[in-house]
Amino acid sequence: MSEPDPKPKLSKETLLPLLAAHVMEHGLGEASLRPLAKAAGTSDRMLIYHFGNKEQLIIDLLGYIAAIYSAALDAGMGPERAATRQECASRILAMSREPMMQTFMVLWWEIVAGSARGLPGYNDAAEAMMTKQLQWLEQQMPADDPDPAGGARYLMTLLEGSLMLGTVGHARTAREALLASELAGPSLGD
Amino acid sequence: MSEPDPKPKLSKETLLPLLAAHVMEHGLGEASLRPLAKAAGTSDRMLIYHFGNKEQLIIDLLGYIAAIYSAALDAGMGPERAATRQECASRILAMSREPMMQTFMVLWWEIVAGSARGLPGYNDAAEAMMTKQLQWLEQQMPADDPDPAGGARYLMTLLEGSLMLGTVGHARTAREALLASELAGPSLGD
DNA sequence: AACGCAATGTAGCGACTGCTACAAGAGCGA
DNA sequence: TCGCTCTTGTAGCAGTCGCTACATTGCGTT
Repeated sequence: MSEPDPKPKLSKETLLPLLAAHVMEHGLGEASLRPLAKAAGTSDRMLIYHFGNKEQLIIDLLGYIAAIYSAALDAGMGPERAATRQECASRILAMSREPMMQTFMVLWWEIVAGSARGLPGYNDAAEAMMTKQLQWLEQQMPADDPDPAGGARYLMTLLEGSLMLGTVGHARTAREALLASELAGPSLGD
Repeated sequence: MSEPDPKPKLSKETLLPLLAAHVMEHGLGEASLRPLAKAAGTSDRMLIYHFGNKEQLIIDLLGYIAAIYSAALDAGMGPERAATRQECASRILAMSREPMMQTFMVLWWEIVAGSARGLPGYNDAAEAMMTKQLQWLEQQMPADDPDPAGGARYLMTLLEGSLMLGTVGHARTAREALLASELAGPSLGD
């Protein structure tokens, strides 16, 4: 924990990472200007100055979060495809168990909720992240898979259902569902 | 739209339905005492009086919402079981397309988000609703199904993933995933 | 040096937040 | 009738919200 950068030339680009870090930890619902500003080492006054208003700030922030999510998927992409659909499922489940992804999942459901409510920016971000995840999954599918695109869609749907059930206290339900789908071996954690 | 009941003996029991109606329409995130009170025909003063504080009000409200969700599932239960897993999936998808369920889904994702964040009451409500839905699904499974419990878990996981993708703008992804799972016929809407 | 403009600090506005102090009415038992 | 408790209304408090008016700083251009 060092001092928050003395004078790093305030701008959207320098602010967004700090804002995103705060939102990852504290959530979008309780994100008000003054705490956000404090986390970024500025004042609410400057956030409004750089983003225009809070709505635009949230929109930009969601776009940024979608971008870093995409980059994280790219970084986490194994050099070679999975050998089987099971292995493919295992890979993404392994990723989702990492602490950073756990933190992200908490934020993710807020984005889904905002998207369902029609809040500006939320749906764009959610759709972009799901599109990216779908592409990622498709590239991870076995080379000899008869239908990589369809398999990726099926896999993603099942996994997203699993993740939701997991966060809601039905991890056992989700785990057994994956076992029944024959997409996961018996080595699944929760 | 008639006058909001002149003097209907204020109590938790009479308040909760009115509060729930307001929350169904406007969401949980923006639910503050004064608008809630207005929707129930009272004052914030009385909400605090009857529920103690806002946190307890939300907890009670979530419990009430879980109860009416459960009752709605019971009411929507066909008299006989489905003939096939496909039909079982079709039934629940048909239910989820009804306007009331659409409204409910928007609220549902807020509950999931709150549960992920650890807000008091949210996880209990979400878990209860998923448990109920699982029971409902299991009772709807074909009588000759080799594994009704496992099938219900699998079906629910896949359907919840579908619903999430649908609200996020990936209805096509979800639809094609269901087709690939051979759990749904070609007559699926979105 | 003088100007001009972008960036920033200070202070505050009006609206809203959850919640509370205080008092008054209503019904009820003694 | 007297008190007592339950319920309700009125008013307001301290805090936070998004946002803005105004002044100041600093730096590049002329």
